[in-house]
Amino acid sequence: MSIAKTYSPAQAEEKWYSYWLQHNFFRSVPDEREPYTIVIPPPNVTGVLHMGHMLNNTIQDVLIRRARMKGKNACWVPGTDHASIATEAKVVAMLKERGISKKDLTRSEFLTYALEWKDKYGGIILEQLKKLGASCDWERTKFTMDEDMSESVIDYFVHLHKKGWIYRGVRMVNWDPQSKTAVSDEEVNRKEVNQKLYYIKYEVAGDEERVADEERTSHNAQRSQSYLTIATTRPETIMADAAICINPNDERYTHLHGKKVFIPLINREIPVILDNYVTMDFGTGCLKVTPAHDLNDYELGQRHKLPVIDILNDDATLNEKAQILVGEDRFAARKKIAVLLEEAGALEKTEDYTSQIGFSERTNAVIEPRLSMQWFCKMPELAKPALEYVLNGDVKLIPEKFINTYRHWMENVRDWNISRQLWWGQQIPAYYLPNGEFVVAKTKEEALAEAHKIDASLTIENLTQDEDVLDTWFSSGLWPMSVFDGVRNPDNAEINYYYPTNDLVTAPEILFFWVARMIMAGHELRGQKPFTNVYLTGIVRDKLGRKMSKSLGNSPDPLELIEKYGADGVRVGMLLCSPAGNDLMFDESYCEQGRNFANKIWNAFKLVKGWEADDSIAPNNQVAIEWFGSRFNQALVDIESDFKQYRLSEALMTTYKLVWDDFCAWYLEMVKPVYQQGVEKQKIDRETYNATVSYFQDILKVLHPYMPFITEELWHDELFGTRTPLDCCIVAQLPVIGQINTRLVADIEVVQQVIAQVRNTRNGNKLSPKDALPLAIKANSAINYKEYEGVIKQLGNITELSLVDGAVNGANSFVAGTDEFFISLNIEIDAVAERERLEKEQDYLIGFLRSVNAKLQNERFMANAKPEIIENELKKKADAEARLKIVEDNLRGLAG
RNA sequence: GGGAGUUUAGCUCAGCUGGUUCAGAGCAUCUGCCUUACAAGCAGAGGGUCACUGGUUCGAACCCAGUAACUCCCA
Repeated sequence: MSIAKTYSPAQAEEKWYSYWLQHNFFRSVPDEREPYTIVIPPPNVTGVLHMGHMLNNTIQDVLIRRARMKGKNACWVPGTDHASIATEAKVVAMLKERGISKKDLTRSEFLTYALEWKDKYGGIILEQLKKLGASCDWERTKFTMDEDMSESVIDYFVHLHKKGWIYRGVRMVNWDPQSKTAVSDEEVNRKEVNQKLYYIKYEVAGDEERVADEERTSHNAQRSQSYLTIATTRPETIMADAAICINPNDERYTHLHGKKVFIPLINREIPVILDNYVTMDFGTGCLKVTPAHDLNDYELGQRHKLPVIDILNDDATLNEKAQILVGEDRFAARKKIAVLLEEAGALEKTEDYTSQIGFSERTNAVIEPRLSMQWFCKMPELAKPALEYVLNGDVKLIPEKFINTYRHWMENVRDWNISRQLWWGQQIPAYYLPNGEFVVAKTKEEALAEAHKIDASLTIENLTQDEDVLDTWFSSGLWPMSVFDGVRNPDNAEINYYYPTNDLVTAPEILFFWVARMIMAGHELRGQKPFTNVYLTGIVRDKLGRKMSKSLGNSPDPLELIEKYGADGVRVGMLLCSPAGNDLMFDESYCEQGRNFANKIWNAFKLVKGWEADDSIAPNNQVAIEWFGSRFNQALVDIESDFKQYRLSEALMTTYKLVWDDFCAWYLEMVKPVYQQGVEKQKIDRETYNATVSYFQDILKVLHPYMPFITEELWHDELFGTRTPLDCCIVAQLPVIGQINTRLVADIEVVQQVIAQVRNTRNGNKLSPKDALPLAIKANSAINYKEYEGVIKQLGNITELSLVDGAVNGANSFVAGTDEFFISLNIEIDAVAERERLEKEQDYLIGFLRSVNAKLQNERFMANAKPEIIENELKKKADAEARLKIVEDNLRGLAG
């Protein structure tokens, strides 16, 4: 039976993924084995698979598959997150397309539409993950708004409220006027924006006569005592001004102390107040104070007991309190008021100005600082222990550099605004009494019982639940617990078995949003960390270093990549360029490398498959077999240590080189039988055949976490005998580390150099690889070259291998280790080139010896260096001297 | 403005506690090969002032100080 020349992944992927599912290999239930648990960072229901997910989930799958193959009870819990703002926005948009306005719907009607939307689109990303090979326990798939999950969220809210850590208050919040909800500080992106600074004149009350005088005598309006000038980027908010503030030390304005001024256009009178907050050298030194529309002004207003005049609606249009431009959008109003001010002679000038503006992470709308009644969660009490877990190493951040960032955030954390003015999410379990008081309880019935303590006459109809929902992070903070029902039933078998989970793989951007909050919730509800290791991946960028984004169009479609290079190829490609915690410059060529690797494995398999064991052939590959066994075990040691340090791409590279270089390029070439004409299968001795097949199987195991599909495909080939349905690579146990013959490995390293030099000699003399040559060896080292005669002959295409005591005249020579090698070619050797080569080496060795001797003759080196270092230097000296002697002998031979 | 990080071959990255013949790997490049597993390949080769300047040290890619460029976080 002939097999294809190249590996075609599509079919194998389809076949084995459903096979694994069918045989429940991803399923985990608690048993007596040690658990290994990962909870997926739940992607948004609005999302589609992007490169960040590919990276993140490839890593998780590698970890989970490896754990499974180490005999752990591996459990990877998948799921999605309801993403209140983003999803609500999508649903509103969908309704709009159907001609339905959210305003015309009741809450429950809206939620019906939203659920419909979620059912249709919410699972897309999980389906896409299957194409990647993700071995999640799909039976456990969770959604943050599942009934039990929501109940957990409500429980947590009630719990925190009872402790007094949740409160309600008017605060300046980040208002997203597009989604009409407050967002947390962390969901605001600040960007430098070019703006204009408007200089606006306010008339000082009681100075009318002077104005006339001044205008006659002076054109310097700035100096006028009748006006003061403020600079602002937001002229449309002057109608909300409550005061003008100046620095009490500002000598320019002492005459304004205790005065009042008129707001232009609306002529409302406001006081001039004094506060050190005002910077004298910024703008004009006069600051308009608008408590309703600026955080700093709000605080200033509080200090000076100023009224709060909110002139904006929730969609950022002006309301009737503005008196003018009512109904206009804030930005339209800004343009119009500039004209009005100009016409009224109140606009002195405008200047270009750049400043930081906040944009909503969800909708990209310009954030409007706005006062509103919100729910807050106190942070210091929660943050303190959560910081401890990381600082004392109970929770490890990988790489460690993120500890600093984490600490900084946790030490400076502000109370968390947890309410969102939306419908999609868990509705806050606060119930208002007719008198405006409220109670917090898990259900309306329990709320009524509470309410009765206040007023025994109340009925359930008298209670109104708070309209707001909770921030999505409030629910995802419970994720590692709630997926095992650990919030509602803190002592159930699953949570006790799987929690704390082992590894979390996520992006540094959500270290605070999510990781910190899970640690807080875990500590608060269970007194336990949610996970031990947090592996932080980088951002996937294109090769120009730009973040991949839809708008740039620089992100490849992951599914197309899989189609093009195979899931295994893409997985390898992702990992090849992904150092932990650093951004990765993704380029398709990495996937190509992955695909090529898969093909290499495929072809190596094809070679072995073409063999047939024959008992009549005497075994003669013991050296090769033992050598590869040692190399294999060395690789296992390295891989183990790489995984301990979460250096996945290094572990992959070790595997890659083990397979490609050691196994394919060296081992298979060593044992490969000479081609036998006219037979269907190449005959090979049984010992070699068995060893090779067994090595191949071990290689498949080691490769499996990275390349699950091709390994499973080959695993089931008849080459490995018949397999029971459950005998699959996915659940095979990784090979245990065995003996390493270090002498053999070191010897072969020299042998490999010898072979390379032989090939090189052939190359340099324009000989074909087919030209067999004789090789003479003058061994100065302890290496017994006769032991490696077979290998050298086979790979070097050597006719005759002889050991000699002295230099061979007229032969090409080279040095490997400290041994000398001679190849007698039947052509004249190029004495000039040979001399040049030798002299070059001589120069190098002399220089090298000089530096070694300098060290050895340096008293301070001898006094300070550790003994083993000195010993090493002595060895370097001896080796170099030996080689130098050889080179010089050869040079003399050349001359003679 | 405050803090953190990065800078090593054309590209992406390793390089542990300062000391191996230490300057490495993969990819890319160049040369020669369609050699009965593989041209998605084989065999060879070239390529770096370890960002810069100074310091500590017997010895620095590694430690210290400063400079520059880039990135991220916070205000």
